[in-house]
Amino acid sequence: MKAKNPTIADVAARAGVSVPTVSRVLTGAARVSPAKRELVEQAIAELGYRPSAAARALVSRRPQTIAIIAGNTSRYGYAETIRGIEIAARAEGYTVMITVVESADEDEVDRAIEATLTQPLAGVAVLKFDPPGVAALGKIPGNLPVVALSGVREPNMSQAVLDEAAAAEELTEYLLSLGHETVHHVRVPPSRKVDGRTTGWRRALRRANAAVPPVLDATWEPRSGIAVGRALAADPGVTAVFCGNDEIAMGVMRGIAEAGLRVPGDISVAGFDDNPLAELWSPPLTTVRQDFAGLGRRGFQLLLNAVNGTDDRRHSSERPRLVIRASTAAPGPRR
Amino acid sequence: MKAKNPTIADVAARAGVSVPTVSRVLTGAARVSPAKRELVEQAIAELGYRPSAAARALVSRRPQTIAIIAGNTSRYGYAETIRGIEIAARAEGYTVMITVVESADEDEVDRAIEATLTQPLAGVAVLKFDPPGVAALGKIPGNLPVVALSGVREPNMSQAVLDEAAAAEELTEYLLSLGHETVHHVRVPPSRKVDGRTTGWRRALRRANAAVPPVLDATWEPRSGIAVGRALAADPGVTAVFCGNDEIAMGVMRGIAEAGLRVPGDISVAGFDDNPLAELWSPPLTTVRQDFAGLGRRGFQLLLNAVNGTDDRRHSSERPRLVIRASTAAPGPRR
DNA sequence: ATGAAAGCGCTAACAG
DNA sequence: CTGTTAGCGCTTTCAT
Repeated sequence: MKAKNPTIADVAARAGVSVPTVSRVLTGAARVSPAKRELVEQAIAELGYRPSAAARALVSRRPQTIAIIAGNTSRYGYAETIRGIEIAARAEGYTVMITVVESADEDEVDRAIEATLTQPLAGVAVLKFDPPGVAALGKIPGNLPVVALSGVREPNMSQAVLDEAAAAEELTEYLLSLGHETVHHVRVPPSRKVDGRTTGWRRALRRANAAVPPVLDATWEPRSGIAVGRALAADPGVTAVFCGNDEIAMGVMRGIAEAGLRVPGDISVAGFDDNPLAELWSPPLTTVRQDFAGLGRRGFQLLLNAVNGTDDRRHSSERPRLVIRASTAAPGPRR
Repeated sequence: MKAKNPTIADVAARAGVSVPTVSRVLTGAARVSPAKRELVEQAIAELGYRPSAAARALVSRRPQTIAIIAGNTSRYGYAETIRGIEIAARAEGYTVMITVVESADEDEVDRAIEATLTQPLAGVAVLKFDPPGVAALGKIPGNLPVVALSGVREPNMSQAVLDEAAAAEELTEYLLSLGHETVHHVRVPPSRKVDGRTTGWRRALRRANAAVPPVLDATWEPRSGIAVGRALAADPGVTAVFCGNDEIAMGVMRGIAEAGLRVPGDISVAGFDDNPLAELWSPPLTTVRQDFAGLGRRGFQLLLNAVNGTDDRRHSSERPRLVIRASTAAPGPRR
């Protein structure tokens, strides 16, 4: 029943060689005569032997596992980023471990980090998209390679970035160029005080000498946008809205529709991320395409650099791209 | 620079006790006098000591890590299921490792499984939603606890199920009860020959003596539904469409709209899953709510049972719930 | 090129 | 209750 896994000693016995010899053919660390190598490989195949990563990590101190710490695993941007990291890691022979930290509550963060760091890890990638991510980042000991992935650059750390501020600025400028006097902004829960999307929006308004309306807040729940959309529709000064992500934009559009107004006829709405459903929405959503999977890949590369010490590039930034569709237009006469 | 992590020996030395005593306070396996316990805890805190999971797993043979094997990590159902497993696992003190197997290609599956099984694992959860999942499941050695999570029940294995066939049947019956003569079906890539959603749909049609139209296929890409929607719109015999998931339903609706027809006026469309955006769509989408996170939780529980041998329930099935919204209605005169 | 010996950090078994 | 003694499965000296 218990069919114990064969060990390296079993392989050595079967092949009639010593344990270190088996280890040598396994790791390729030293040369082994073709004859013995052949014997060993055959024994491995016959036994279905598989080396124990635990024992390896214990002695060699070069673990082949990285951990991803994230506040969420299922929302679009998070899931895609994780996918990007995983693919890049797998290509390099690394295994990926995931730890979710749902709140920034100190106890929870500590518990999660503890459980994770207990593993033999080559490095850690932190999705710094939200407060839990920021909190987790602060708890990681300095002797472990770390990379942060996020929308806002911060110093003192390896970091892969999607320059959200620049993209938000471009989007806001585009809206202004359509003839809107100002642009309202609905924010998703920010990772901390500064939020790239909000920063870029404000920067564009300031530069254009447009009024800066108060920021509206939504949760991560798409439906939280509905009430916001209704409120916006009730304000005749609102002709263009920039939402923190596409899901919220969809909620806002529904709220606007429920209030009897039309998009983009009465109000233009733009999102952020380019969720795969954005192009299917009616009207198709103007948004900013974020290459989250690419962010993940770049992040892993940076982490690998830190792990190997091969390359000391510590930053990788990319600018998301504006995607203009039909949910935005020149302002019409409201109502 | 290298600030080596403290070991249990460092703690023992600092606390002035033996190594096993430290181990005892760590694991709680045996009683330790309050005085020594106190000393040990203090030493642990001062040193910032953290036990090595690798060493633990090596000797205790009770690993605290489970692996999830999945064909994808970012699509809605997958991501939510993974989230459910992760949350349940974390609550029980388990760490989660993720391996993605993108194709059912034998080499790729083997490589992925090898890399995963190399780790000290308490058990494995396989998302059997697609061919890679099915292939991976077949490769896992019999001595490791395994649970499969999926939409179709299969014997000989611990399994958590969402009874998609029953739900699809109910949905199809509902559509028929509205007065549609038959219901067309757009399938997402099936995990193998039998697909619960398709099975349930066919069952309902047969039972009602309705014609069973040929199945249409879409990919996982939401936009692949557009062409299908157009084709459907071109066929005057089509008055109701059941899509394999909500994203495809959204694509199909767009195709129908592009063809100049209306939903549900000309054609009723229903989805599957209850993606958070389904209720925001216009018109809001009739669908079936799948509790993927719950599936993940139940799956983990089953896995835990297998690992501990505490309980030998090996199956857990739940029936998804029909959610009626505005995208379905009685058939009108087409055109 | 290969084997013997040592030891990674930890827990289990056994004395006391 | 607590310390001593043995390994877990592997890689790394160090001889030969």
